[in-house]
Amino acid sequence: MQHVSIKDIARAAKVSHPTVSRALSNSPLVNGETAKRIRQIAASLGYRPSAIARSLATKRTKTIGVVVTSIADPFIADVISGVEEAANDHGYSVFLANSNANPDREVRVVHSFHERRVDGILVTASRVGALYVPLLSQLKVPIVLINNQHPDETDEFIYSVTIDNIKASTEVMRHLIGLGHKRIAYIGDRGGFQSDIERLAGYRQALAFAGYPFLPELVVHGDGKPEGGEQAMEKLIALPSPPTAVFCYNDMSALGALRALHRHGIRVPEELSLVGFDDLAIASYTSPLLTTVSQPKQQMGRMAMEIMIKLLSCIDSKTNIKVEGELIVRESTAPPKF
Amino acid sequence: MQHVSIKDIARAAKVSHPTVSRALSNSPLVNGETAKRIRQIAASLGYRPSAIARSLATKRTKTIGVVVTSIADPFIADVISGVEEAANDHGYSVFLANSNANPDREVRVVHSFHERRVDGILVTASRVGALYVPLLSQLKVPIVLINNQHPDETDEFIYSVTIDNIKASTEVMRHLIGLGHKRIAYIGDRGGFQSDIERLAGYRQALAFAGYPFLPELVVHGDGKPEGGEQAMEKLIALPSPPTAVFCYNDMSALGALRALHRHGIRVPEELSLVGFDDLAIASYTSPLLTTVSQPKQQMGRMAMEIMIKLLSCIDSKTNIKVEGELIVRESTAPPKF
DNA sequence: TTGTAAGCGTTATCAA
DNA sequence: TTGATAACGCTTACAA
Repeated sequence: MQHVSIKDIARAAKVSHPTVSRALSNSPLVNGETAKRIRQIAASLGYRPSAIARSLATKRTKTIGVVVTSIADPFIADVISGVEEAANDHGYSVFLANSNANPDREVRVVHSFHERRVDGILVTASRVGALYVPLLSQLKVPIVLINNQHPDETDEFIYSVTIDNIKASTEVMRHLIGLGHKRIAYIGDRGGFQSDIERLAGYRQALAFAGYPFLPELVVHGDGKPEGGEQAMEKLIALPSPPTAVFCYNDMSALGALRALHRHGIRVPEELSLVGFDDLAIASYTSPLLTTVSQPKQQMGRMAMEIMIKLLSCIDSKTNIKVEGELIVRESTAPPKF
Repeated sequence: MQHVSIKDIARAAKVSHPTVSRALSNSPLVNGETAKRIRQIAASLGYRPSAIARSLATKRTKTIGVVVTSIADPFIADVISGVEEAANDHGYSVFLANSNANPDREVRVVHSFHERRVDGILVTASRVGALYVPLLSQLKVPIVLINNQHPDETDEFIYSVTIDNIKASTEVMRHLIGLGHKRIAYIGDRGGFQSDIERLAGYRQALAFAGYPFLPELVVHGDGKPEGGEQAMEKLIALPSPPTAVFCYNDMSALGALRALHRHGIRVPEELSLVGFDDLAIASYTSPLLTTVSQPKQQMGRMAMEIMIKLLSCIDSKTNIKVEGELIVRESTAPPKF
C-alpha cells in the first residue's frame, strides 16, 4: 500500500474513519484517550493526510498561485523568498509560474491556476500588462499585486503592496540637488509602467520644487535592464551639454549606465553622479558602490502573502499597503566638479 | 455555482457524466458528433477540469516539488526558471519551497510535499545536507538533484544533473598557467560541498600537471557569498608572498574578493588576476569584467525537469547527466606583471 | 462520544 | 457507443 489513509488507521484503532478524522483535527468531539491512541497509531504508521482529498472535500486547497514575469530577476527573486516564507509559515503552498510577460503563457498560467483551484493569486511583476489583471480576476479569487497597483481602485478582489515611489524619488532628487547638481537626468524604463511613471513624477516634482526647469532631453528610456541603461547613458553622454547627475529607474539600468561611463572613461562620482533604485545585492559590489533606494523586498513579499492569508481567513486588514523606500548613499554620488 | 463540473455539462448535453469525461479526454470510445457537441458546451460554459478531483482519481498530481536553499541566489533563480519552463511545457506545475538549509524547514518541506502528493522532487542546492536526501527519498518518488550528485550511486530513485567541475576547473587553471602564473590561490566554499571539492580537485590536478607545488596556504575558505570571498581575499593579501592569480569557487566569492582588492588598491588584472565561476549576470558588469566559467543554468534546470517527466512517463533516458562549463575570458585575467 | 451515510469532481470498471 | 456504479481519501451532517 502506497499511502496510509485514515481508514487504515481506523482499522488499526478499531474505530470508524470519521473518528480518526476528528481525532487528527483535534476535534473536541472525541474522547481524549481514544484521540491520543489514534494519534499515536497515525504517527507510528507515518500517516500524512492527503491534501488532495482534503481539498476536494473542503473546497479549499491552501494553495496560492504566484505569477512572476521572470524569476531570474533578482528583485523578484527576493520578493518571492518572502512570499514563500510567509506561505510556509501558515501551511500554504505556492505554485510558481513564470509568465515572461508573454500573453500566451499568461493565459496558460491562468488556466493552470484555475484547474489547480488555487485559493488566491499573487502577481509580482515590475511590469504587468493592462490586460492581465482582468484575465486573472475571472477566477474569482483574491489577487494581490506586488509593486503594481490596479488602476481600478474599486475592484473588490484586487489588493496591492507597493513602495511609495514618488516619495523615494523626490528623496533621491533632494540628495542630488543638495549636493549642488542642477542638470540631472532620468533614465526610465521603456513601457510606461506604473513604478516608472511615479518615479519620473517624483523627479519632476523635486525639480519644480527646487525651481529648476524640466528639460525633456534629460529624460531618456532604457528597458529596466543593463543593456537599456547602457544605451540610454550613451544618449546622455552624446548630448551637447550632458548632465552632471543621473537618476536611474533601477539598479539594473544603473549597472548598464555605469558600464557606458567606464567605457568612455568618465569617472563616477568625480565627473558624474549616478543613482539607482532597488538596492540589489550587486549595488554593494559595483565600483564605485552604488547610491540607491532600498526597498524592503522580502518584507513586501511577506506582507503580500499575509494580506492574502488574512483575506482567505476572512480577517480583514489593510489591503492596500504602501511601504517606504530608504535612500542609501554610497560612493556613486558627490558634488558636481565645475 | 462556483465551478462548472462534468455533471453540469452532462446535464446540458443530456448524456451521462462519464461520457463527458470521455469526450473531453478525446477518448475514441465516444461518438464523434456527440464528442464535438460536448466539447462545445464545455467551452461555452468555461469549463476547467478540477485537477484536484482528477488527482484523487488517478493518483497522480502532475505536480513536482522543487526545493531550493535560497531562491534569492541568482544561480538558483536561473536554474528554476528553466525548471518551471519545462514543467509548464509538459502540463506540470511546480510547488516551490525554500529550505534555507535549515533542518526544521527541510523536514516541513518534505511533509508538505508528501501531503500534496507530488509526483517527484527536484532539489537545487549549491549545497545539500547529507541527511536531506535520505529524508526526501522516504517519499518513494523520483528525485532529481541539480548540481549535487548523490554519493550513493546505487540508489534507484536518485538522479542528477551536474556540471563537470573537474574539467571546468582544470580549464581555468590551464588558462592562468598559460598566462604565466605560478602562485595561484583557490578561494573555496566553507562546507566541503561536492562542487567545491571537485573544483579544488581540478585545481590540484592542473597544478600537478604543470609541475607546480601545491601550497596549502594558497587555499582559503569563503562561504560562497561576497562576504566570505572578501575575508578570504584579505587572508591571501596578508600572506608574506601573495598569489598573482586567484581562482574563486563562484562569482559571488569573486565579487567579494574584488571588493577587498579595490579597497587595498590592488589593480585587477595588472597586479592580480581573478577568476570566478557561474557566469552570473553581474560578471559582465563588474569592473573589470570578470573572467569566469559559464554554466548552462537554465538548460540544466530544463534538463532536470525533463529527466523527471520522462521518469514519470516510464520513458527511460540518461538519468545522470553531466554538462560542460565554458571558460569565458573577460578582463580580470592577464599575465603576471614582473 | 461515536458511527453511518453522503458528498466533493474526477476516472475506471463493468454491463448494457 | 453509452450509462450505472464504484472508487479515490477526506470532511461533514445526522443519527445513535
